[in-house]
Order: sequence, then C-alpha cells, then structure tokens
Amino acid sequence: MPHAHTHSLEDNLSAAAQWCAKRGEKLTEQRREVLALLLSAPGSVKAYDLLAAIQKQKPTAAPPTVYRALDFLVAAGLAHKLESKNAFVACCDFEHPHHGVMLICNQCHTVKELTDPVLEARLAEDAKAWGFSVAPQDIEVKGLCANCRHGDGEAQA
Amino acid sequence: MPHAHTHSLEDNLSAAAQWCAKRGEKLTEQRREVLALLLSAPGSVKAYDLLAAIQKQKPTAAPPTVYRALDFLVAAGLAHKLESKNAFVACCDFEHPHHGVMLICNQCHTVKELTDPVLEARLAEDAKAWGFSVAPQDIEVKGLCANCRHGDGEAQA
DNA sequence: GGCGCTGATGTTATAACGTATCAAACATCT
DNA sequence: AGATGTTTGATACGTTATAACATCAGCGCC
Repeated sequence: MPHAHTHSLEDNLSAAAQWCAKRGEKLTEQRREVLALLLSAPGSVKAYDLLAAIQKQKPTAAPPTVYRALDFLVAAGLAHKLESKNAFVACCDFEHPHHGVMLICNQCHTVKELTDPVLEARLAEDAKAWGFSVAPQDIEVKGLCANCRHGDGEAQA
Repeated sequence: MPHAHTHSLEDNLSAAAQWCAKRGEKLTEQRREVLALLLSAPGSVKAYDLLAAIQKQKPTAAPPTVYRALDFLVAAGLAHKLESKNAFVACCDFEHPHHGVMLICNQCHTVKELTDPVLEARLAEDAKAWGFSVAPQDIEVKGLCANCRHGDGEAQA
C-alpha cells in the first residue's frame, strides 16, 4: 500500500529542497516559505493571501515576491496552479511528476489529485478525432468533497 | 450528417432571441451586441476587448456593461467562459444545453466544443471513488488545433 | 394618468489578480 | 578581484472583475 503522506512539514520541506537540488535549483528562503504556507493550508490558497502572510514577517514583500516564488514552485512541480480559481496548492507527490485530475471542492477548497491513464487516453483520442493535440496539463474538476457532501464541511480556507 | 452551422450571424442572433424568450428572458440590445461580437470572432474574446469594441459605438460603456451581458449569456447557455484564459466564447449549440470538453488552441485561440458521455462517466466514476461528486461544468483542455499543428495557424485573436 | 413593481442600464469607484522594469545583493567560477 | 548568472528589492503599472447606488424603461394595476 502507498505511503500515507504522514510526513511532517519539515520532512516535506527538506524533501523539496533535495528535489530542487537534484534539478540544479535552489529552494531559497522565500520559496521555502511560500511552499510551507501551501503545505500548511487545508486547501488551495490565493496569491494575495500568501502575500499577506509573508508580509507579517517581512512587511516589504510585494506581489512579485510571491508570484516569483509561485512560478518557481509550479515549474519545479512542487505546486499546482488552479486556473479556474486563481489559486495555488502544494503538489501531493512532487517526486513523481504528473498531470492529472484535480478534484476541487467548491465548499472547503480542498483539492484531491488523481491520475487516470484511461481518462487521459480517452481525452486524447477524442481530441485527435478533430485533429487537436492535447498539451500536458491538469484537468480541473469542481464539485463537493466527501466531507462537504455529508454536511460537516465547515468553510475552511 | 449533422447540420454544418452555416447559419448567418443574423440567423444565430434571432435564434438566440427566441431561445431567451422561451426562457422568459430578453436578448436586449446590449446582450445582443456582445453575443454578436462573440459569434463574429474567430476564437475566444476577452471582456475588455469586447468593452473596447462596444465603446466605439457607445463611448460611455463601462466594465459592468459588458460583464453583465456576459453573465447573462453564460447563464442562458449562449456563451461559455474559459476560466483558464479569462475569456469568453459563443456556444456552438445553445439549443442543446451541455457541458462538455472545450478544446482550446493555445495558438489561434479557437475553441472546439465536444461532448463525450463515456469520458464524463469515467470522470464521475473516478471522483466517486474518493467520495467526490462532480458538478456540471466544462472541462477545459489546451493544445494545438489541426490548423496550427500544420503550420498555417497564423495568430488571430 | 399616475403608482409601484421589476428588470435593465448608467456611473463611479474600487477590489482582486498579475507583470514590467530596473537596480541592488548575492553566489559561483576562474 | 573581476566576470557572470541568479535571486531579490522596490516602484509602478496593466489587466480582470465587482460593489454600490442612482436612474430608467416597461408593465400591470387601479
């Protein structure tokens, strides 16, 4: 059975740092801080909320501060951008780069990542019928997560 | 074989007006104008580009003018919002309300709508395995359309 | 023929999201 | 030390979207 992602925040951050190092890049302090915020959040987080959090420790931080960190994290596979919500979420399994399906809860904003090769193949096939070639990307799907469906889904982030 | 959507702009607009009437709503002049712009564009269009076009005839138009029209058109099924691009596109077949797959060309910005019940079923099934219930929505998929793949895809809109 | 209701529009202002630009700091290599 | 490349700081700006409130047009009604 797969490991249960019980890593502590620190474990995740050092694994991320190693992952960057392997790619010849650095998880600098700012990037680390943004990633820590994403990992700590229960769901997705908006860029300006990250900015506000960072400004508590570093009042001079400006939008480019956080957008640069986010761009880096997304490029490194450490985070995903949810285009349909203008929000960001830590990647649950950056060691295995993937594009898949993001199940986004409309109520609590949590995100479940999954991959389904059958689904992807079907999509590519449908597209091919129109001569369209699909680029690698995440598919964003909105709905209600199990918790929120059962009525105990208090709004979180 | 299916009809080839060779309708003229006027045909489309009057069909849309009837569609609205059937729903107890009105395709007012502003809404009609925005829809006409969407129908005439080769691909998706940004809200502020629509605004600029409208301002040529009516210089007092402001952002709410166009956003209100767009909200109406989307709610009525006459247009789709492409969330991943912050752009809008006319619906190709509003008489048959649907949510499906939008194949968005990264180069020429054209959009091909399609539906695939098998794909949707598979997606719903995947989600269900996690207790997640999928809401009706369009799936946005980016890539390259047939034209642009073959090198004759000059940038359009 | 005026009254009140409703939906649509006008108008101003502002919120929310994101980028360009250029300079300064820092690291790394030789 | 000096050259080079990357990261950060800081200001300003561009883009996308909505809040809030006033006004207007149509329509049923008495």
